[in-house]
Amino acid sequence: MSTPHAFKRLPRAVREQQMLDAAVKVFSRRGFHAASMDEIAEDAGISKPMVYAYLGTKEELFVACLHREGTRMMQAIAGAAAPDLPADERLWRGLRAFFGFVGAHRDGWAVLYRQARGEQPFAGELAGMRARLVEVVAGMLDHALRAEGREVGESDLEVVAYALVGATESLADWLADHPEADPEATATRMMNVAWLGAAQLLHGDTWHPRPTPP
Amino acid sequence: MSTPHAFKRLPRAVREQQMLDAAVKVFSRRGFHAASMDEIAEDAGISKPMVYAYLGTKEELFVACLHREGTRMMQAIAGAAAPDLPADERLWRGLRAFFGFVGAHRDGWAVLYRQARGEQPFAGELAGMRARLVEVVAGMLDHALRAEGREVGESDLEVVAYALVGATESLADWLADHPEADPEATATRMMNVAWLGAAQLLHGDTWHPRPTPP
DNA sequence: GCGTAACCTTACGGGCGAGTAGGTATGCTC
DNA sequence: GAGCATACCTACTCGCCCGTAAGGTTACGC
Repeated sequence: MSTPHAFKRLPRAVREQQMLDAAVKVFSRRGFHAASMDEIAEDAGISKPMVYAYLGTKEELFVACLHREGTRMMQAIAGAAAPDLPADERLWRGLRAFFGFVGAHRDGWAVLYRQARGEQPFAGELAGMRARLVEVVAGMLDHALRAEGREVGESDLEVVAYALVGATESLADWLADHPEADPEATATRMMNVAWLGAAQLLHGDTWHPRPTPP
Repeated sequence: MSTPHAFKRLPRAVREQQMLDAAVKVFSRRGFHAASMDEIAEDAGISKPMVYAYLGTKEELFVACLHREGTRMMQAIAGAAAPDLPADERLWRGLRAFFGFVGAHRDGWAVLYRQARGEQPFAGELAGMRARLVEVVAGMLDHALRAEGREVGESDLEVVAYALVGATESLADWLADHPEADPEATATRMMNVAWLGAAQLLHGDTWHPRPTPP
């Protein structure tokens, strides 16, 4: 025959990464259910049974994607925001790393943020990662607060941290859909909103509703 | 026969609402693909062909859910935030209405926010609603800015508005998972973050990164 | 050179669920 | 109380796609 197989044989570790790359790409575009294992295999340049042999069922494959992308993201953030820096600097570096990651791994982000959300088995997995992130942010706020001699209820802190994380994720999502946008600039904007808002809170300023007649 | 049919015959308009109720409930728990038309029909106390007769295919049914819940939400917000109020009061009433809606329609919110996000045909639909909301918030910010004699680039404004909407949605999502939480209190917290942060921005304060050696 | 193990394929089973065909009951109108 | 439209059902078809069985091919040790 002329061309028995144009494809080279590759070691397992390499193939696995190729498969995960393809899976992330397809899952991000189609979502978990609409994605077909055939399409993922084809996109990886391999046939379907190999995917099952290496990464297991569709669900396990999705979880593997979730883990890889989640770990990458967490490491990018943790590596940038050293714990011994002042609070604003720490926040800033964390944000920059985060937006940098999203800008560079747009479909990885889409899998994490858009696809894993609604589907029952994965939502919990994701919520865990999210919770760790919120915890870290809340810890930063708490640290800054104590340094100023103030103290805030734990649940209050958590909710504010939640809002900040949500705002950040939302901007990240916007970034993922706007390839022309600059991650660095987006991070700066987020930092403005977050830090100025937080600074006010740190000083004890509070907005409260004026009583209105129904 | 003893009990030929325990179910009453009902006019179309009523059944349609029951079906939509059931659909929202099932879609919110399972997601679009994992939800089965049989389950929706059963939950609505009706048989499958009726759903097809009244609301069309699965996709059309989902869009109908999206429209009903989206319209309800938008109306709740628009009805509360009259345009002739001062900016902070307007924002406050809008937020209160929004969190009230989410608290009262938790699974409607889940369909909008968690399920419609990733699936290709619906993401656009949702993005439109979102964009309208961002537009309104950006308009409010702009209005307040001009009143203080300041002016900000349109894209800057939009991004800040995006962050605020994202933070709000994120807190709403938190609320949807915490039945014990109080919508009103959550709205107040969000208002604190948003308004204090915004007030700083209005006064022209800006955070900017200090140059750091790599 | 020859076995063995890892890599890789084509080709199929089987289930689940979207959508439909065709028929039955109920109420409303005159 | 006949006619007709609308509400409603049981029971099916059919395609898609997950997951696998069984076999072919390349590298590598000895």
